[in-house]
Amino acid sequence: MHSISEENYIKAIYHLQDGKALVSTNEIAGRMNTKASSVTDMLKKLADKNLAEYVPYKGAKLTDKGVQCANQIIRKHRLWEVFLVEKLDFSWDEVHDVAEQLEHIQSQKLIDQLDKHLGFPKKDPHGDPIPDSHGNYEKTNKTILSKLKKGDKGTLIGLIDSSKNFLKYLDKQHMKLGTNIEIIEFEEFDLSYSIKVNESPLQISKQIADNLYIKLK
Amino acid sequence: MHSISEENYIKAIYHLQDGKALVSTNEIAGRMNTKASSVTDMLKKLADKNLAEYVPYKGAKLTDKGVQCANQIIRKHRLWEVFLVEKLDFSWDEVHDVAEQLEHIQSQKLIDQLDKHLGFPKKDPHGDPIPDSHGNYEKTNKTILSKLKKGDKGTLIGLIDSSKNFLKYLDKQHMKLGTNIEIIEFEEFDLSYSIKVNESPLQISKQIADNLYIKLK
DNA sequence: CTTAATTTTTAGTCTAGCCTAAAAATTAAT
DNA sequence: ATTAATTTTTAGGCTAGACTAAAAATTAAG
Ligand SMILES: [Mn+2]
Ligand SMILES: [Mn+2]
Ligand SMILES: [Mn+2]
Ligand SMILES: [Mn+2]
Repeated sequence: MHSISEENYIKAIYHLQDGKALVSTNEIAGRMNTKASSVTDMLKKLADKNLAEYVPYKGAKLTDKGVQCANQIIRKHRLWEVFLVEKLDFSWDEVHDVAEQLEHIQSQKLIDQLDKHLGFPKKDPHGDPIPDSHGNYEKTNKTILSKLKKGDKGTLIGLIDSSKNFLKYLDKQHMKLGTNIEIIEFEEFDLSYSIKVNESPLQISKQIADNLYIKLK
Repeated sequence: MHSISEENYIKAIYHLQDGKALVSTNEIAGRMNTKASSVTDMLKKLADKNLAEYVPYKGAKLTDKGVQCANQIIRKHRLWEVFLVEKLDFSWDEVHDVAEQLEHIQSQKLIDQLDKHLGFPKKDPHGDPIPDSHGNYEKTNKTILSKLKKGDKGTLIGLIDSSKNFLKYLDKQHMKLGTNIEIIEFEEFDLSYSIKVNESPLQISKQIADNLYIKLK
């Protein structure tokens, strides 16, 4: 159907276009580690295939067909991540690169059966929602930790940054999805937080607080 | 490491070079549905990478490194086939095309863990042996059915042709791996056989008999 | 409003992998 | 041993997807 390269561009545009009307050429190039000229070429191709709307010098956005396609790729990526963690004992910081390959395998039956085999999971190992075969997914109420106030309590339910280093940091601090979090103190000076992670105290910087999604109790 | 295309050529040469000193350009082209000129190009590339030995106008064979590589691809192919059948309820005639894609996924941990998850299977769904991570595999004693004589008894243990149509034929005749087979009669005229498949009688043509491996009791 | 900085596109190259058509080498047949 | 048929290689082209460098458009600054 679509080449691996096309799929990767679709995915990139999908993730960058968050509310935004158009995603710029440079943004795409930045995320994909390619040059702007390569992006221009591909945007024309995606527009030809009716996967993206491309406005020269302004940027691009996915068409409905493009969004649909993105959702299926993301569905596959996240289902494979669940598989790797649940069935093959990968840790959550090891799955992404392999899922980047597996998400391009073409077989409807494969992904349907994988979904069933995993018990139709709704979230991937990083707390991100898994679209169903129609592209629909559950939106959970969640707040970025750095928006919380002293005394707020909740559970860790998702991450903004899912990089290997951040995931390893969370492991080290015994934070995982579902962990109870309580805001003890906020430090105006450096915007850091004193929190409780399952009853034990921890200091976290603004950068950490900006990347944790909390579901309030 | 190696491109998908290179891997496919390596696999083709491996399967064609069975005892033969050299595999010809045309044989490879035939198996891969490409043209001879494309094969020549690739043979030079494989020779440069020390994966094949290439003798112009004569043909090619894999080097030890090439054989090692082929074994790993075949290992992955067959493990994925087992996964699809055992865990995702694919039938044995549905797995090959998906495995052709999955065999190119690059991750040592993935394949090690998959192997473990499947309980270190020794055979794939078509009775073919699964190489271990060193490229070693069990060679089973087996005889082509068309070599058997009246009265011989055994079990179906493998197939030469594993095409979808042949597999569906076997399903229809209730033959699967492990099925008991007995030679009742051999017809000189058309080289056909009367056999018993788990006690029930069946007529099979020479073409069928030439593609079934039997392990004698 | 004009100039400067930035972004984006165009033009031209490159490589991998494929192809066709022609040339060369090998093998088979007189 | 020639000649004919077959196989294989070479030569040249094509496409996808990347790149660099230059040109053009947009945006920001003065
Ligand atoms: Mn991921
Ligand atoms: Mn994820
Ligand atoms: Mn197969
Ligand atoms: Mn098989």
